[in-house]
Amino acid sequence: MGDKVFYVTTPIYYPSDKLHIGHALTTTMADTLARYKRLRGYDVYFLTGSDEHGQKIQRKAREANLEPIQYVDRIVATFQELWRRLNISYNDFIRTTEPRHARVVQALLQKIYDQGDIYKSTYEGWYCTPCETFWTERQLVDGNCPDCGRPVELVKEESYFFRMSKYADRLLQYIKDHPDFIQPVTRRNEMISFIEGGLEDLCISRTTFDWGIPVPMDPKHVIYVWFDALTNYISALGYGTADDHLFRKYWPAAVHLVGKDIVRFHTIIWPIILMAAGIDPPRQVFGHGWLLVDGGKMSKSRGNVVDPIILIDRYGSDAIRYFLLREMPYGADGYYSEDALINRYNTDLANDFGNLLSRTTAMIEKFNEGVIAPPAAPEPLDEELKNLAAGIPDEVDNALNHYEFARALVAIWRLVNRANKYIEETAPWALARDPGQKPRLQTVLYNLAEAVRQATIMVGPFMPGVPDRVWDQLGLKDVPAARTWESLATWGGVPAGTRVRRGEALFPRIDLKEGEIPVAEKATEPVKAPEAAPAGGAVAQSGEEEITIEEFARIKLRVGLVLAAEKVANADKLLKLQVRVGDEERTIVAGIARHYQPEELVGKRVVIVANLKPAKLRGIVSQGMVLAAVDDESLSLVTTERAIKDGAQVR
RNA sequence: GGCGGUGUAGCUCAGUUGGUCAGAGCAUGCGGUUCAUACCCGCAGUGUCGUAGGUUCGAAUCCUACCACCGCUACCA
Repeated sequence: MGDKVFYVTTPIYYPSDKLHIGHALTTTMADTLARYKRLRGYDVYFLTGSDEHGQKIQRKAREANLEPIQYVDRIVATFQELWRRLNISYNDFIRTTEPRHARVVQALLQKIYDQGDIYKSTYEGWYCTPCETFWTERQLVDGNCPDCGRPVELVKEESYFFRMSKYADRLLQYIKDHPDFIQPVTRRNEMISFIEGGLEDLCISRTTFDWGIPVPMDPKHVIYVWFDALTNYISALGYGTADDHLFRKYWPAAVHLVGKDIVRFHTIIWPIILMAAGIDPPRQVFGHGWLLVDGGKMSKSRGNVVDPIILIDRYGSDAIRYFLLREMPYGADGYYSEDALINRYNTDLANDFGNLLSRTTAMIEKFNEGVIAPPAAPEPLDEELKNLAAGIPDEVDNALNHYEFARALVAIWRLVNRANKYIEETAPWALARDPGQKPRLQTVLYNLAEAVRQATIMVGPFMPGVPDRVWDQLGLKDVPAARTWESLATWGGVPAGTRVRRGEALFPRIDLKEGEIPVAEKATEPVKAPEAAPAGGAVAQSGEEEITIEEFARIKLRVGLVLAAEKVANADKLLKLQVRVGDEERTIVAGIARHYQPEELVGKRVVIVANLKPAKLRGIVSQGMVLAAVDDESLSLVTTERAIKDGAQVR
């Protein structure tokens, strides 16, 4: 294991719109890790990028009257601008439209195809173009995309499939053998149970659009999203090319940082692609929670998108980074609000940290002509401060190695707060009145400068704009030895005789004046419930919503005669029925196997919903639904009280 | 339906193997201080630790049931 290399990635973002603060979260986490590891002497490679193919981009470009590449060029430029503003220190920015990426994707696919793990078949599914996602019948909400609520299209086409199922057992074993592979553990457990439920082969090509990388052996197909996108993590390293030194040096990745919504793709699809290609999987995948706004996930359709550029303009990138990293609980969702941001800013950054620097430099200037004098023999209070400081670096290290950014910051702030308290306890202004206390005064001032120095070093990876401003004021700009992580090991990194120069406030307090509460791009229209609230949303006495007779009439109920019934293979609860409804015969799948034997059903008249949209259950298309009364433990089919011809309406 | 998680002060959350575990930060109130960015320091609270049982000498911490919310997932048509 190359212990001193560290390869960290963010997902590659989709350039159909501007990025929001949620994207900034992942990238800021990755940047903080990258900076931290560099500080610790690691050879770090930090990759981010953009995932630029797909039907949605193609459409958006057409709407904008642009070629797709022109369209994404523009948006990707805004990505890069955001990362510049956020001080993101990536080593490379991969774009899936680059030839260097396409080559690798095609070669990888060809290789897997040649060994027989990719085959041609047909795909059918409901597709939401804006979300670039396929849904099963069941997942749809009122026939619309469950994510964005927009209509979906039924897509059926010839496609290439990746034989993922073949590798399910191996992957499961790998996950079980590597408990740290998926973090946090709750995601790991979810993935295990997902795999144990059986993996289906993955559709990896499309013919309905052409904005993508062509399938090498069948160019009328274009490689579909995940195979294309995930491969960025190795295409950026030149995998399989003449110059693959980066790949050999940095792969496997130390960690892929992702949002919890795409953990599955990174821990199932991606490792299997790699397995099939004979490449090691990444060492770790960490899925962080979402930054929720107004209690919900941020999304354009909800109208609660927060634009990070506006926030950076207003508060500075360090403050935004601090908020993101401090406010997210480990592995869980965090909440964004501008109030919370300002509160965090004022209390932690302005009052605690910024003010500590300010009072420290002010006192050194006022009480000691701006010079940091060497300390005299320490007193118990000094030892207390030192001892506390001595334990912080390890805590920070440990927290960061587990992606516990908030915990790391809390640890650093213990030092900041202890230093503020130290000032009260030692009361330098009192010492200054007594010339005989000069050595003591100088010692106290020295210790303060040292505490600020140490905190600043540790804070650097989180807020990269801070150290230089502090070094400037503390007079350590030209003392590199006083700025290393290693220097934290000993108390006394500030050279005696250093001259401070008090400057502007690091984080000026934000005073909220009445009516001046700034709000980032907010929901202009409330999140509307798109259901056509019938009849004013009247509610019947039973507490159930009332509908009109016209609405009820839309449901066609008919009598059906059961001709045959059999159990569905691999299903405990399902029976497959052949039902005659007038002059047509239908196949209906019913979840009644626990309550009825197939034989006893034949000849029964049942009531079915005749105009229900067909759905596929366990591979069988069910053309309708059999009505049954149910309570907690029993189930009874609804039948007709007298014999009546099948096909008869029920109303 | 299955599996998993969460439910602790007004808010956001810590609480290892059951016995100073009833806590932190923010917000609130009072006091102190003046070097500092109306800051900082100290003190003070308020809590049926979701509900109801159980195990135990003793449970926020273990067990059972239930309620609420959340995540993943499915054979509920």
